[in-house]
Amino acid sequence: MRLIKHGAMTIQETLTVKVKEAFKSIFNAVLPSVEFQATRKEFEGDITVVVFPMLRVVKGNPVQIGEALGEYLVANVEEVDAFNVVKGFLNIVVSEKYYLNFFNTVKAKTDYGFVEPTPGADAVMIEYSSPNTNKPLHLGHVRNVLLGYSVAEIIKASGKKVYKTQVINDRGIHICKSMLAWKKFGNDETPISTGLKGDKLVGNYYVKFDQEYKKEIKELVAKGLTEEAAKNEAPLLVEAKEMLRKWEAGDREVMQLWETMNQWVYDGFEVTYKNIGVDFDSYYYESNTYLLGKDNIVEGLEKGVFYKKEDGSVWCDLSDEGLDEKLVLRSDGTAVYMTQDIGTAIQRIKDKPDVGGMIYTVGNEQDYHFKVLFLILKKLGYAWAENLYHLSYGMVDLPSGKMKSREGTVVDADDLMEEMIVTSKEISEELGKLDGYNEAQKEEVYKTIGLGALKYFILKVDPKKRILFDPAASVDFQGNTGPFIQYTYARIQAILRKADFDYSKDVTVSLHEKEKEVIKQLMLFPETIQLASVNHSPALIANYTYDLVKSYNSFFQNVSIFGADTEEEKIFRVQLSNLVANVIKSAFGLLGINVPERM
RNA sequence: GGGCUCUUAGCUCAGCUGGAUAGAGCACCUCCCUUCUAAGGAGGCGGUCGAAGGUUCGAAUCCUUCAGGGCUCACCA
Repeated sequence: MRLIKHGAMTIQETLTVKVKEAFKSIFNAVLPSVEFQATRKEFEGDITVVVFPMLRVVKGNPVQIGEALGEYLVANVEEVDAFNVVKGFLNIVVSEKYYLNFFNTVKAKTDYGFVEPTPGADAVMIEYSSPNTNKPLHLGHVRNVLLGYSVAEIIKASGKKVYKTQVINDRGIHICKSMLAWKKFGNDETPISTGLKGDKLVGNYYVKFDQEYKKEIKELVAKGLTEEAAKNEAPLLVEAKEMLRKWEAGDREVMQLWETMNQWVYDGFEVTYKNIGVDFDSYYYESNTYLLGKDNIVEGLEKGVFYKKEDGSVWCDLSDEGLDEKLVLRSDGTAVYMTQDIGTAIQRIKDKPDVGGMIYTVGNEQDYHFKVLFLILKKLGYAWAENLYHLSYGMVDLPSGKMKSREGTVVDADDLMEEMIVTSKEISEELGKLDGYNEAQKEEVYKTIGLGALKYFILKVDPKKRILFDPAASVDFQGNTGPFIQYTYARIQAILRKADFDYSKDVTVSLHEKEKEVIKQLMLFPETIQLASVNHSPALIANYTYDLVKSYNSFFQNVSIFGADTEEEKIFRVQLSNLVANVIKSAFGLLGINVPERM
């Protein structure tokens, strides 16, 4: 159960000390720990002490023990007003003053819940996106990028310095395929001549290559070759391989084409990233890093971490860890994927010496790879290797099954965002609440809502679970969704616009049940950030925000803010609304979601 | 076959260190817009938490076995 917690000394911590003290004085026994949970709604009280575990220390009737502890707490703890015992649960009623004190200390903070970075503390490097430069970004990248960006923001909010980076897969046979297809069939098309986004243009030629390649295979098979042989001998593939060799040899013409086409792709990606709202502090290009790691292999050999087989290949034996042996260098001395990742990790620490840990946002199909990579880095003896985390996430599946780029069953990131924006526009226009806005302002709101829906939809789900994404049914705008939460924010803004009086002063009011619920929920925000940070889970933030909004709406719908009984109450309700809005804004900021002033 | 992982209401998902009668939204049914934005609120319907054992005062949660889905076990990246 989540607990009420804020500031230096929380009610929970206070109670822990006092319950132990009570235990000592009543039973003359030492209680090692106290278990808490939030009191269930159907019982009176705010926080509950579970008596059962105490039976291990002192034998007796849990109800009687609870009663005795309760009486002690009411008599000796200022914040405890009353108590009741149900079975083995000691429900404690916390004083209103405690809630009001809390509220008054945080109500004006716009950075409530955020922790200032500690100077000199280790930074975290987080890698996400990491696309290939032969095709546009798709739905899978969207999940990756949203997760990576959000986790970076969450860690930042929890008090650590963060570097956002990505590895760009800019070399290899797949790139050569696009290049070759463009060269052969492209008629010198450019993004400017076609009006296409650069990544789209290049992606089209990747598809084109595959089509032509398949044609060639068919012809060869018709001539009597086996399927296998045809795949290997098709002229296009042979030529693509030749192109890769030329690239590796630094052939000027090939390099020039490569640079040109990659630049088109980068320009296209930038547009997409900007629309999604994510950014990076640094970029690693595989064309620069693919030769890294070989030195580290030599070093590992000397340390005895690796061993060489007769054919010259180098391996790491992980059988002690319950895994197989893993190749780290080919017999011809060339690097494999693992070699490169070892080298890149080490390089990053050289580039940013204050980094004490790294997070890799990569799909769960690479779980094994990262397990092995982290183990090897530990074996090599790097201190930071203890703080590596694979932010592994499940696939995004479509109702039709898996996305396959070559079969054209991918959901394009740009198209998807556009669709979401169009949908939000339709709904918005129907509701007609943006009448005072000009076209540009309206478009901005549609974008905020459409992207909010998409981002929230993806981020509210536990990263490690697969997501079934139905583009036809699209994403909801009602219930546990981004727009629902944005809507609450927008409504509060309407209240704040109307509240043209000074509502900054502290007031003393008697809390209504619903208001207390909202305050309790607000108290959980700092803890939720910390929890989300250690669990690398934006879903915790998303679901927290939803709970907050639910409890606020329940309050909001049942009371009139400006029609409150007293002036003090009116002020308090505006203050409460204001803080809720601030927390929504902060929380959504951690998810990379904007909030609209109106919608 | 080995390893990892997932399975909670018709659908999409919460459920944090084991705790009280397992929670939301969508869908379906009832109500609530002359009051600060109804993209909202109040309520109803709906679950033997994949199955079976075990540990425990107490299990959706921990352990074992099994079933079903996914991923992975390349001198590919």
